[in-house]
Amino acid sequence: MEKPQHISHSFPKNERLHGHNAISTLFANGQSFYVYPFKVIFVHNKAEEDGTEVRILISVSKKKVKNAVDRNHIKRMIREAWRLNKQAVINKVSSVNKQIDIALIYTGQQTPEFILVQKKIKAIIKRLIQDYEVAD
RNA sequence: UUGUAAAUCCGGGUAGUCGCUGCAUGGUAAUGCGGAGGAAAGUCGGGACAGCACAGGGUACCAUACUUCCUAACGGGAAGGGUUUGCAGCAGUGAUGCUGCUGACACAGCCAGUGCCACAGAAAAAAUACCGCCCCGGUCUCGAUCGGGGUAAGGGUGAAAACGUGAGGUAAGAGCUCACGCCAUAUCCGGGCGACCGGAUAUGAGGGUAAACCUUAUGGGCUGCAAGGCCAAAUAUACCGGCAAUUCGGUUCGCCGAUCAAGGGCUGCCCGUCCGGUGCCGGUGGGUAGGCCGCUGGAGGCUGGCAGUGAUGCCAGUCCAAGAUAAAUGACUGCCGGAUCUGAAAACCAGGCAUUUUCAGAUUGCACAGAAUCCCGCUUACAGGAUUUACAACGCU
RNA sequence: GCUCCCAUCGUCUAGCCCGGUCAGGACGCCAGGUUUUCAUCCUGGUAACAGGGGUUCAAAUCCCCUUGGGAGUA
Repeated sequence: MEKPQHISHSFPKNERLHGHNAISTLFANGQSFYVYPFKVIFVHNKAEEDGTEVRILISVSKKKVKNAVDRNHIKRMIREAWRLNKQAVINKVSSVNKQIDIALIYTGQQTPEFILVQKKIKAIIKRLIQDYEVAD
C-alpha cells in the first residue's frame, strides 16, 4: 500500500491532543459516531504548519472503570492499537491537505482483549476514511 | 512431615519485535544508560519546604492525656506500671486473695462544681417505706383491722439499690459494735529516675457517667507545590454597593514632624501596636489559561562495628536508585515458573482411601494494586512462596 | 494533586449539637370506605438510620476505621 519510508509506528507527542482550547473546540463542534465500545468525536481543521495531520485523545471514564490499574491498561491497549494502524488515516488526511482532531472515549465497563480493541480501531479508521470520501 | 498463630522478607523470570519517557553523546538519523509500590491507596496524624504575617499580653477556640525513654515531630514506636476478660490450680467457713496461661484497655480528674441516669421500681443519690418485720394505742367477730412510730435484714423492680463475709447486738433491725476483707483520701517509713509497689496509722456521706458540660496540665499563627517565582500572550485605572475627605507646628516652599478620620494587617474577640491623605473594602464582570523553575541527593539506601533490655543512636565503608504533565514506565509472541483440573506411575500400607513425589495433557496472563512536592508513621487491601518461633497432630477403614 | 463536606422509608426531609417512646411528617404504593363510575376526600397499612468496631445499662445521635456520593481550588 504505502511506500516503506512512510511506514512509522511511532507515537510522538505532537500527535497527542492536549491543551484546553483544542479540546474545548473538539467537544463543542465535533461530529461523533459509536463503534461499540467506543465513542468517537472528530473535527476537521485547516492544515497546521508543524505538519501533524492527526491529533488524538484517548479517554477512559473513572465512573465506568474504577480501578486505576485497569484504566491505564485499557488506555495503553487503545494507544497501541491506534499506533499500529493509524497510517491509513494519516495518508488520507494529508492527501486532501487537512488536519483532524479525534477523541476516542471508551464506554465499556470490562477490560477487553487486545484483539477485540484492534478490530474495533480498524473499523473506526475505515469509517473515518469513508467519511472523507463522502465529503469529497 | 503436616496444620494453626505471630513476626520478618519476597511477591514472577527470560528472549525477540514494535513503542513511550528522562539524561548523556550526537546532530535531526540514531546510539547508550535509567524508568512504579509494599502498600504508590485512604489522606488519618506529624514534619520538611514555600507564601502571607511577625513588639507583646489576655481571652476564646482546637488538639492531646499512666510513667520513663526514642524521634525532626506525632494521636507513632520501645520498655515498664496499673486495671481488667476467660480458663486452670492453690489457700480460706466466707467475703476474697495468690500463682500460671491467655487476650483487652483513648489508662488524668466524678473526694472541685454542675448536669443526666429513660422504662420499671417505694426509692436513682444526704432515701417522705410498696410488700414484709417489730413496738405502742383504739376497735371488734380474738386474729384481723384502723391510727401513730421504728426498721434498709428479706421480697420484688432494674444495667445499677446505698461496702462484702462471719459474729455480737436488738422489740425488730441497721458499720450500731467487733474481727477479717475490698475501696477511697490524708500522713509517715522503705524501695524505684518515675508511673507505682510493700508496710503502718488515721479518717469514711463508700453508685455510675468526663468518646456529658467542665477542671487541671501540656502544646498549637494561617494557607498549602493548583504553595510560590520567572517568561510569553492578553486586556478595561469596566460596572455595582458601602465608607471617608482632619487639625497643628516648622520650612530653604521641594517637603518634614506630630495628631487623627475611613479603612487595612497582626487566625476570631478585647487591649495594644504598625500602616494609612486621595483613596479603602466587598461583590460582579473582561482577558489569558502556553512554557520554564520549584522537581527530586534525602531526617537516603546497603554492609560492618560499637552502645543500649529495646525503640534507636554513633562511627566507618560503599552506592546514586522514576520525575511524567489530557499525564511516560507499555503491547504482542515464544520458553521457563506458578495456580486449577484430568490421567498414569512410584513411595507409605497386608490391601484400599487419603497424603506425598515424578511424568504427561488441558485451562489460565496469574494477589492487592499505578508515583503527581518530598519524607516519617498509622490504617486498609493482598493469590502464592521462603525463613524463624510457639502450640497441636503423626491418619481412616 | 491538595483541602473540605455529606449519607435516615421508593422520593423529599425532621430528629443528631444536649444519648432513652413503636425513629415523626409530606408525596408515593397497597387495602377498605364515600360515589352510578372516576377524581377529590376519609380510615388503616407498607417501608429507612451506608457497613464494621468502641465508649455507655442503653447509640440514628458520642468516638475511630472502611465504603459510597458531592463541593471548592491555577
